[in-house]
Amino acid sequence: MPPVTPQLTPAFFDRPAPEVACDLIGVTLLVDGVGGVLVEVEAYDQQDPASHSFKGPTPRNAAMFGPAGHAYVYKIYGIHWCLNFVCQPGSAVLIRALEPLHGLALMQQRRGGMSGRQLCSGPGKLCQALGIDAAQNGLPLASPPFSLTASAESHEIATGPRIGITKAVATPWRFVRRGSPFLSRPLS
DNA sequence: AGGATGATTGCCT
DNA sequence: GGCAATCATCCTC
Repeated sequence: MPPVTPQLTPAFFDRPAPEVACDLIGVTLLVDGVGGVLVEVEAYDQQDPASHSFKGPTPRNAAMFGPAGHAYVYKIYGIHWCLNFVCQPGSAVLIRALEPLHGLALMQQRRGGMSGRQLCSGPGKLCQALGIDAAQNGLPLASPPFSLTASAESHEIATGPRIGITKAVATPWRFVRRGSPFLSRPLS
């Protein structure tokens, strides 16, 4: 019998980032067993002025030009880590929020005692809760510590403008699970 | 070599 | 709602 929740393969990610982003909603992400169901992601590609890859490869964004299905992790504002899944060359999906389901106690501890929707409702919070930092940059998503499994359940997906950018602000490449209380912000 | 900036968060008013 | 924190990265001189 095939597994009910198949592990995502590199081929899943070797597609345009917006397609991958849409299909990632509802996927379960675990890092060393800690995580939950993705409810908010954003797509970025090389033709996109808001993307780190827009001006071509640099030391920081090197992973975005590496193989699909690997992690791109960077630090923002000198404080917070952000996790991306690399798709076709120069493109990636930013993981912005998930519904915490596994390893709640450890997430709460890492998040300074916060709980519930405060655990993973934003890219920086999510990385803190899941223990993501530079050590995961460039690692393949198909092997430990990562686990990515598709869900059999369907749900309604909504799109809107991306958060926190100053260029290409109208591009509707934010994908969320409609009605989820675990989003970083309501859909505007 | 120097300066502006950022795919954020949390605290303060 | 407004803004400081905090520093690696990248662009410009």
